[in-house]
Amino acid sequence: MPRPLTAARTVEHPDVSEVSLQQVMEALADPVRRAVVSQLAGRGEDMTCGSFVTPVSVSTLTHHFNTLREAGVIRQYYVGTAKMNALRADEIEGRFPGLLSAVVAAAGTETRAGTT
Amino acid sequence: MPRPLTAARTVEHPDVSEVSLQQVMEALADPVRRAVVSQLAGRGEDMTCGSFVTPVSVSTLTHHFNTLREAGVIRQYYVGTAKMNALRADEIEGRFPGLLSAVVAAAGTETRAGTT
DNA sequence: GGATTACTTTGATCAGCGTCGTAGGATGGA
DNA sequence: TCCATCCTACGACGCTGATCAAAGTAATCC
Repeated sequence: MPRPLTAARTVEHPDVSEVSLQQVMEALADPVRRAVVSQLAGRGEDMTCGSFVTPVSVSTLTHHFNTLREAGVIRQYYVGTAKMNALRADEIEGRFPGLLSAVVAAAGTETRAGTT
Repeated sequence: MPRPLTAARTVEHPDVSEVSLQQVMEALADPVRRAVVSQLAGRGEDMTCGSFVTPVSVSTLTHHFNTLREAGVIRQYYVGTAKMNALRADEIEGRFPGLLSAVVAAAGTETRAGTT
């Protein structure tokens, strides 16, 4: 029965109104997490956990995704065996105007690597 | 000879072009340092090290000032026995547009305490 | 059902950072 | 000269957080 086509496991997310500036700043202060955010912003579409380019192990990356999710920066959902990641750009923008975009922009000017 | 009216001890400062986003983010990720920056921004004028309101000891505060200075966020100079602190707002703004102002604004919306 | 893919959890390690108290150096005033 | 004020330097300490490997769970595919 192909009823539950997808979506079995669910993921908890905070409301942006519940996240503190401290959480967001801490989340964005880590270079790996900033790389994740940058790639998400640069790509412009949701990405699976496995499709990010980072210098750390998979288990470490899971930890970073958790941190970003708990800080309200990303939204995660399952699609089959894969876990997708979406930037909560608009929501964070509403909570802390200009913050996320400034960080993404700043990261872009420093990296200047191909967002191929 | 009232020549050296002030200025005996000097302080080293990085050029903003030398500071990394990582440094700035780390500097602004600490709540005490953010409080320092907020008070500096809110006051609108340079402040002595001793005039900040924080929950930490003086020696700890010195450490935070060093971190902020090395990140290019503040500029320090001596005036007599006092050490003044100035926000390098414009310079940081040029290096990472919108970042510092967004953080200061965000901190303001959260604190909402009197910057009396 | 069994193998495969995809991510998580656990447990451990290890470095770094924030914190403090105390002692020290520098300036300014009496 | 002596003292008071300001800030810094020096250990020391505890804790958090980033990291990994290995084992575990969950969905998919053949």
